[in-house]
Amino acid sequence: MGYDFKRFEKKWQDKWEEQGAFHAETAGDKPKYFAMIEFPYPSGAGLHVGHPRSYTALDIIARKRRMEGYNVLYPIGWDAFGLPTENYAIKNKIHPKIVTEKNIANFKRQLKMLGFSFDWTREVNTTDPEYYKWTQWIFLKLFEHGLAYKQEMPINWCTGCKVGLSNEEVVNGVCERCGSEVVQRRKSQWMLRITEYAQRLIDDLDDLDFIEKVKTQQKNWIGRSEGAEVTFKLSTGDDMVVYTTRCDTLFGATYVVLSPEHELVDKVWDSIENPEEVSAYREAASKKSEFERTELAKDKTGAPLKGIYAVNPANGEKLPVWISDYVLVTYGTGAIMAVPAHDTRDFEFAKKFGLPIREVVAGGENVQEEAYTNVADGTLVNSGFLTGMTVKEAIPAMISWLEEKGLGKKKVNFKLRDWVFSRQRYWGEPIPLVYCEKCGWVALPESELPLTLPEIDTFEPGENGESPLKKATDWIKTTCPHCGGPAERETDTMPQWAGSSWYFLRYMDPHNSEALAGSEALRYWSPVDWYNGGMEHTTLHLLYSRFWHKFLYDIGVVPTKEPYMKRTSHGMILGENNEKMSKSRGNVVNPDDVVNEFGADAFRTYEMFIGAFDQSTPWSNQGLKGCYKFLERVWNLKDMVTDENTYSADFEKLMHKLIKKVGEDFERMKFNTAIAAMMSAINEFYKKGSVTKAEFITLLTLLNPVAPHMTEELYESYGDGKLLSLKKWPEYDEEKTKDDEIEIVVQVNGKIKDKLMISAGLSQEETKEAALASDKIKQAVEGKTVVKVIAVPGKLVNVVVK
RNA sequence: GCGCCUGUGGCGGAAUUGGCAGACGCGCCAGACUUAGGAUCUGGUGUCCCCGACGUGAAGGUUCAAGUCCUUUCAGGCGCACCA
Repeated sequence: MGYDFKRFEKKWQDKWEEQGAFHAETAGDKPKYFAMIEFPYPSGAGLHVGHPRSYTALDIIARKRRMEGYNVLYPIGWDAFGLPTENYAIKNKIHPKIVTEKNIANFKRQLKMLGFSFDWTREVNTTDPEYYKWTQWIFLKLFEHGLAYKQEMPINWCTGCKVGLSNEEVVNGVCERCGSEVVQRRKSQWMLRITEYAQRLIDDLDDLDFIEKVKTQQKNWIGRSEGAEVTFKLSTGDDMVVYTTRCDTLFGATYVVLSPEHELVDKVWDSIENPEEVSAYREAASKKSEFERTELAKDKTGAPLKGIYAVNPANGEKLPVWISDYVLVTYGTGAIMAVPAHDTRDFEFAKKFGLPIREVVAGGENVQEEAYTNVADGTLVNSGFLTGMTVKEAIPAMISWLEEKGLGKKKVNFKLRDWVFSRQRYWGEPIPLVYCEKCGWVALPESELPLTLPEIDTFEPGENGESPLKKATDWIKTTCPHCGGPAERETDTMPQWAGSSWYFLRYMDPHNSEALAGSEALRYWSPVDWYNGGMEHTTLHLLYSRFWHKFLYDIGVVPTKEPYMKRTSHGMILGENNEKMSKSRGNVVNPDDVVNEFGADAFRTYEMFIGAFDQSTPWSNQGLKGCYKFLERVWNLKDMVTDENTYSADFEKLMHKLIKKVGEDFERMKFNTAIAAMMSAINEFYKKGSVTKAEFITLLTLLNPVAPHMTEELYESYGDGKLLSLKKWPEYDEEKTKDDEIEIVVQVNGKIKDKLMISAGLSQEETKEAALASDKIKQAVEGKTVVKVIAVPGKLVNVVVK
């Protein structure tokens, strides 16, 4: 019978399900292994071919671990709150719950048809009240510990989604999701103090097996910098504190700058001689959108505060005071000392407004022409007691001088801002707090969780961006859990990142009604051993969930300080034209069509063979066919199988090498070369025209994690009625992977002149002798002087002649 | 602007520590089988002035030996982007 995948793919999916083959028990003698992929957002578009790239990769790891005797947890769930569903619901006047259910059903069908070894009994859904009860519970714990606070502050307002965004969601001044312009608005928002964890989020990366790229991106995002705060006395008598990482250049400060929003400007207002000008500048700066601020970054603007000067604490010099929006109110102290000779931004500003430029670090060209910013070498000049020191010596010297005089201190700053946690949207977790005139913000008691979403008719946000929940007036009115008086519920909901910040914990014990997960399950399964997901989540989901997990660790809920031990990332699958797949480009490949035509196994095999796992690569229907053909060749091998239950003399070494290669390559996520090795092996089998039963079964076992259905089907006729998926992973004998005779290359002056078969054990000397005895080499060397002979045993000999 | 990554046949891509460049697959060419082939099997396939030489974006360098290490440079991608 031919390779008719439609006959058996569903059959095996059903068998695995019936036998509970992939159910993970929180018990037993086996070591545990928790493999996890980022759970999908069930969009209306259905599964993208990019999803299975990640899922197949970890399915291979999960299946291999099972065969190696681990108790494996490989779960799946739905990150189902969020804007696309809500927007679809608004447009089509359907409840987002219905839309979500429909989308999940479709995703589930598609994932099941691909034969992943997920434990479907542990499926979670972030929009299920039994799930978000615990999302709310965690929020209440954060609130209780002072890590959630409400603040009126300028937020990133997406004009398209009509919703506040976190800094992480604003990309190039526009909304990450819809691409609409983002403007600044003042709004009262719930905030989470992720900044409190900034240092730990950096430090604890050291012990984790994350790919370097992820570590650096997280570190850069958190943006730690070491510097000093220095106090400048203003002529008004006020203190102006600036933050600098280059306090060594203090003698080169020629002016100081406040951000336009800085409160000190208001404080000294009466002393300003040009209030109209200053006022106009502040007005203009506040109107700039995030987009304008980034796009127009190069052109410096500003206004002087006439009538006011600042005193340089190092030399008593009187310096002009300016305001400019190149100084950010949100970073450091919102005020800087400007050293145009050694900072490019200050240089540009000084040039534009004709402010003096004074060199204090020698080593550059002309600082009147270009700022010299090199920290590595350079000696201080014109700098009082620092003169003659290197930059590296001068920084600590200046800090101790400032600290001694009480004029400044060492200071560490982070770029990371607190997390804007409020969304003025319907399809999210309600924030379980009420506002009481008497008691302020009060937490709901745990017994009232989950606080479910009220049923309302329309889900649009109000024109001014108020939450759709504002319409649920009956729901809003409640009593204060504290004093019993009248109170109102919070109408903002949580961002999509809330539910995904802890879902790995719920997988450990998904049906627990007493806790987010039982402590026994948490102890047993924590942490996630291997987590694969996209690079786009490095500064959002990955950072947020590490923060929540650390908090839960601090309050004794979880047993480990980090959630994920190992993090890898897959590259994107592009369209055949090498562009990102999108409906508008018309280059989308639908997994349903692929499976229908070539089957799940061919789809999985191709996605693993397509290229280096961590690199993006274009889809190719021809390549897919090639993998289908490979599976067909494996299938047709069944007619060449002999009864022998041992490896044949011809293939014994090949089999041991193959087991080693495939196993090692899977671990390194080099799936493409593992599959290539199996292709080579079957090419050999075909050449010989026969294969023993033992050889065939080993091949099927190695291939099973990649193409589980067809290998089960083929194994059925040789097996003992048990599933191949639960068999033992084959072992190899290191000795038997070594060849007795090996080919070495003989070069003369680096050019290959001959290839020799010699026995593997030869020493360096013996290898040399064998090489020099070759006729071809004798010929090539004739009439020349042998200067040197280099021999690498087992590899090559290079004869150097003159 | 800063940081990181990638450049290898017609194409996707191989090449632990510097040690046979182009594994494996696609495509292409030829042969076998066939009424037929967009099926299957077998063989071939980097380039050229083809018993030899040249070849890993470009130019230098280190080395007996460089896709791999160093310097400069070009192209593409990703991240951050006035963070003092």
